[in-house]
Amino acid sequence: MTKQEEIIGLADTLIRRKGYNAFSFYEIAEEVGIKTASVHYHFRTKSDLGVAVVERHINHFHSLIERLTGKSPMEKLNGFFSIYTDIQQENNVCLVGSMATDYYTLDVNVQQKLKELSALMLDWVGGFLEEGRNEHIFHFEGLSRSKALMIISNMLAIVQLSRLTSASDFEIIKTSILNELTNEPS
Amino acid sequence: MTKQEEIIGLADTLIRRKGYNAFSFYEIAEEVGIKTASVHYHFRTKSDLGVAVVERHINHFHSLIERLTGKSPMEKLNGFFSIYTDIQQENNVCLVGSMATDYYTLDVNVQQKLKELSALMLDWVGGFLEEGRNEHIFHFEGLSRSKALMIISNMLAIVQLSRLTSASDFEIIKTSILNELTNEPS
DNA sequence: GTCTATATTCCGATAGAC
DNA sequence: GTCTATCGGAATATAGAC
Repeated sequence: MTKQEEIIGLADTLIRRKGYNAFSFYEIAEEVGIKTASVHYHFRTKSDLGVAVVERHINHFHSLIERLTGKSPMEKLNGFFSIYTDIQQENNVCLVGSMATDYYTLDVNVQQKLKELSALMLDWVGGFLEEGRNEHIFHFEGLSRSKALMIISNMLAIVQLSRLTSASDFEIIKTSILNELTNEPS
Repeated sequence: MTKQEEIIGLADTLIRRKGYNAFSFYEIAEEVGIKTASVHYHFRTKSDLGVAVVERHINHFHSLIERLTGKSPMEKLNGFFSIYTDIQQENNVCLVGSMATDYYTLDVNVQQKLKELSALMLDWVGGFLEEGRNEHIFHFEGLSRSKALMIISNMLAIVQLSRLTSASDFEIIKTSILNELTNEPS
């Protein structure tokens, strides 16, 4: 792992733990074992680092999509769930949710990348939901994009909300989504 | 309206627009037409102001609950929706969502109040969902608290997510929730 | 690539006069 | 209640030596 990648990874975690405006170059520098000026060598501005963090998520998402291509809709759903299970176990929140909250304080380049990421998520989730419905594995009414919005919203929010209620609420949401999606209309 | 209330209202809007760590006493002072030192007279610390903002939401919520006591579950649901419709029209996010993101940077007093607010919301929404199910107006499986978690999650997240996608996605979510809740299992 | 040193700006907070 | 003045600290960012 290059030092650039290490910095991006640390920034990513900090943004999802404390929020974009609460993390500093100093925290990253300490963890990496260099000085803040050296962090600026790798990323000239905080916005540049922010863009890199979002791009990292876009790349990871593309990898996940590729890895699950050809798999069943249920496997894709579980792959999607696993993203948020990891987040929840660290008691962090989702990057999109964290940055959406700080949206109007972000540089336009970061805003743009963030829109790319959310569109990518929505397309992929909507896609495998539609697949699943065609194969009679999933059952839901309306547009697959609308159902994707519902499920993504549930995941995005529960990692935030469960900080205030209970970690176990995450499992409750996951199970509810799965039940509603797979229960045949009797 | 007292000056205290004005300051609380401005802080509230700023937290939901830019996030807790991105708003400053200076912005509030400018808007009120006083100096930052004077803001500190009304609220000794930023945490004190944060607590007051959350308490304001708790009070508003109690008012809403009281105003809708005795009304139908559908009217209560619409009352709940109206909170988020107002938020969405300002392109802001929900206080709980905003502060949950910044949770680990908050003073413990703010954290505590925030937990109160989320518990209050969950209890009330779960309550009228259960009412509606008993009256055969709403249809859903499982615990009413779980369904409340689902619906609150949808609302909390869509005001964040729609900043990145489209404002119209808010209506899509609202309609989807209503359809799922009122459609009889055929 | 990393360092020291520094420039700038901003923020929360307090003291004390009015 | 509000002001001026100020403290102390933290943050982003840059210049220039090594």
